[in-house]
Amino acid sequence: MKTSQILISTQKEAPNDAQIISHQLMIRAGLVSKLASGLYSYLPMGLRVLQKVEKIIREEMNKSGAQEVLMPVAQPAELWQESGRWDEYGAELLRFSDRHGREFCLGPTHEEVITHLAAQYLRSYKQLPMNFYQIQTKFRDEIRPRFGVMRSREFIMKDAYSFHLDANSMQAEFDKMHATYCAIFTRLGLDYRPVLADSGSIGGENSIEFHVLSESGEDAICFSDNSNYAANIEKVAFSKQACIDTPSAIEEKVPTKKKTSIEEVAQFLHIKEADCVKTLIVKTKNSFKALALRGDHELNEIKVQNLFGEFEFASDEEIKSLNLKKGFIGVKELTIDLIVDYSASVLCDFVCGANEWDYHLVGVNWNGIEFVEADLRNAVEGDASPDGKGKLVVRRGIEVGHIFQLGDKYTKAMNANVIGESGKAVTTLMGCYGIGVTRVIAAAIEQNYDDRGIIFPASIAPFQLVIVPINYNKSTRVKALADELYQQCLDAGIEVLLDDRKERAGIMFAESELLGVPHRLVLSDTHADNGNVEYKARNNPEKIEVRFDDALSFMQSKIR
RNA sequence: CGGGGCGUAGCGCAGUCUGGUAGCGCACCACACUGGGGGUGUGGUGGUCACAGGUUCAAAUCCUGUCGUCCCGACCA
Repeated sequence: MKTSQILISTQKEAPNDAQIISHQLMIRAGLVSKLASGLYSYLPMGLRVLQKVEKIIREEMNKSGAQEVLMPVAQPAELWQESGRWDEYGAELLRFSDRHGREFCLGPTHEEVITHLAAQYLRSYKQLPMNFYQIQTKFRDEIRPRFGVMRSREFIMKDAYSFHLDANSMQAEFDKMHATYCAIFTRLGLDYRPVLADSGSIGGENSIEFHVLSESGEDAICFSDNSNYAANIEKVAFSKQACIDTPSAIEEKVPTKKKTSIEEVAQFLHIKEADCVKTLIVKTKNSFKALALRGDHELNEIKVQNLFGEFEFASDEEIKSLNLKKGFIGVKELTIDLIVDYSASVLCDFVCGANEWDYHLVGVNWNGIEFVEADLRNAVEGDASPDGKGKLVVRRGIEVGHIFQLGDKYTKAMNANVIGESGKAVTTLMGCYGIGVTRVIAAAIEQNYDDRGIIFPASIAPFQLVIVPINYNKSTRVKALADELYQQCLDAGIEVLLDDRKERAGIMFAESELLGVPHRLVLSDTHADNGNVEYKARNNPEKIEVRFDDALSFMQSKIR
């Protein structure tokens, strides 16, 4: 293609609302255009990238034996009522009525529709297992869309759903999808990790997320430095530890005027935050609970939720009504249940609030205090790996894929049965497997850029090669060479972009680099004289001269 | 939904405090020069100052309300 035939709309400055690199670069390179909060148009250059990602996913899914289908975006409320999610899903589900007053929603996911299809068309165990997938637009009315296409309201997802007669078959497909996802993300050129995950509200036991490693990721993920263990931070489970130290101090009340945070108290008393215990008050469905953590640890809200169900932090007024002094709450003489994190319950001679304004207790020990122990905290760098091998390293990740074993959650509710070998109806089991297609693009950019712009992995770049002729419109010799080379590349099936505009060299260089085209050939009058062309790779500052006659085979060797 | 910020040309911003002709840079158009790293010059195009009320002789500027948008927290591919 020639640049004069495709919309190229680059900007030097990114809009103010683009906060992260991928968003800024996607706007600056003219890949996407914002229509409204969380809604983006894909411009021609961006669509090329999107279609390349889709192609790779489609090829690997097909290779795995999955079958492509396409389901509607608009879905009738009855299906969601049948599964129970019409009431459960909340405001993220965009609902609307048609002209007859019938209720619908825009599909945020498609378990209901596919299960309905399975109930209709899967009749016999002999048909199983089967895996259906689609690449399609989803709509989730996110509370806070952000980061461009990373968290948008309308986005494209590859979602797959498999149906099975038994758990072994479901597990086998899960493993197959695991391998397929690895193949996909490898082909996409991403540095990714599969990690253990909490399956959240979707349900099921076994769940693995695929994360692209990036500082801008919204999730924290933990790895062992000495084994294959990897998990989302919210999933890292700790068990009860053995006590190492023995109590030796005598408890004492010390004045800590206005030192309300752990950091201030630790500094003031010249002790480590890890030698303090902080006490948080939460409100569960029908009672208040005090949660005690080591000073340097953070509460894991998912773990709390798994213990007590929905909860929220107590308000200042509620804390006051419990006769507690915010900033100076301790673990002694509490009138509500006390739950102590495993790593706090093994502390000796620690510091905590005195339940009295401007006082803390030092040299506190647990004997005589009534409490239960639980796993309440997030992992931190340096924790022992739960598999017993090595220590945990914490990194940021962008979730680009997630695979689940749903079991019979939907198939039971929606009566997706087959006739089994025995002649009786059997509820099928279900797996589900998602990839955020549009998010993959943003993630790829987060991982591959420099101060000049995007450095696309070759597999998803909008073009493989750009030919930059200098003085194309003035030098007939340059034009002839450039046109010849361009035609050779086209004939050889290379996705080549010829910059035929009447622009200065600097602009052509800057734009192709911003766009992240992996390979570049430059032609000038000098080259017309010496029979060479100049080659440069986007990810390497080195420029090399190649014989014009060898240019095509040289490029073929680079691109294959 | 709670807390905070911002809405002036396609993008980045000044002007708002202290009311008095709507401005700058980039981009875009024309011409000339230039021609291997977003070049230079001259001349242009483009704005109901988010919207609606109010105060005033006069409102981008002051007041009230609404909407949009972004950031920080709880959900997710």
